[in-house]
Amino acid sequence: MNTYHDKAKLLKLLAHPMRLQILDLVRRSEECVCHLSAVLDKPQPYVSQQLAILREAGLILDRKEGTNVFYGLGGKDVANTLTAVLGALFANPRTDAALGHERIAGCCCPKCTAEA
Amino acid sequence: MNTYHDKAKLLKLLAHPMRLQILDLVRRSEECVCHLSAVLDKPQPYVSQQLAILREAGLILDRKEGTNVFYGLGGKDVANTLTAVLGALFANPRTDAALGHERIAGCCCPKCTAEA
DNA sequence: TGTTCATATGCGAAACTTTCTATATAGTGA
DNA sequence: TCACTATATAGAAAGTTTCGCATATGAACA
Repeated sequence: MNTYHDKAKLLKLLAHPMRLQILDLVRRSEECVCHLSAVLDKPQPYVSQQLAILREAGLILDRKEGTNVFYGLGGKDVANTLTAVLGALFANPRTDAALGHERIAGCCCPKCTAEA
Repeated sequence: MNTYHDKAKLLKLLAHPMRLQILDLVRRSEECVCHLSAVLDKPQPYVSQQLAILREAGLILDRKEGTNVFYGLGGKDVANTLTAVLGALFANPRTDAALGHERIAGCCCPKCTAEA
């Protein structure tokens, strides 16, 4: 359904700085929990909790790989919604944040510790 | 500034069924408080409160005309943001709600009582 | 000036959200 | 099997939002 109620519900999920940044990160490239925790500078349980909220709403998907769990966008429609919302919000295209995974010093996640 | 924090703040204003519907109504045509109260089927003080929230954020503008106050969108950028957000949300173009002012039986606002 | 009508404001209780800390689970390798 | 690491969940305190009701303001007009 396309009621205002449903749409407000979806917007509510996006109306949170950390969740917004998480979505903006995972739409660039799949990231594991410990990497997001390092980038956002927030305790891991906190990040897992926000991820659970987004996951239960279908906005992101989890993929287990060994002990790591990588999160990526939930689908094309989610990507489109995000483009519309973030695009409309970040009016000036952001040149500061490179597209794709950014290595974080001190992050022990597979992508950050992989050899160049 | 274009921080996630600021953007979440804006999204929070939109993440509310009544506010969303109010914005969708006033972007079609300027409406007075009593009309919105009738359309939304909510008490006038409640509607005024939501309007105050949107007004203080600059999303809508008020224009006094006698004892009535008409509300309209705050500007081009607000209209664009709304188009992006509502457009992205209401994927199927809504043919049910006509563009422009809709007369409400029992509403005593100038637009509803005007002669055809 | 007093009344009426349209709108705004103030305040408070309930419901919800945020975010912390502690703890649980589950995969991996010794 | 045990310990270790990555992630998930639970529960609770603090903060915020929602929405109802009572009341205030302010324009218009008799």
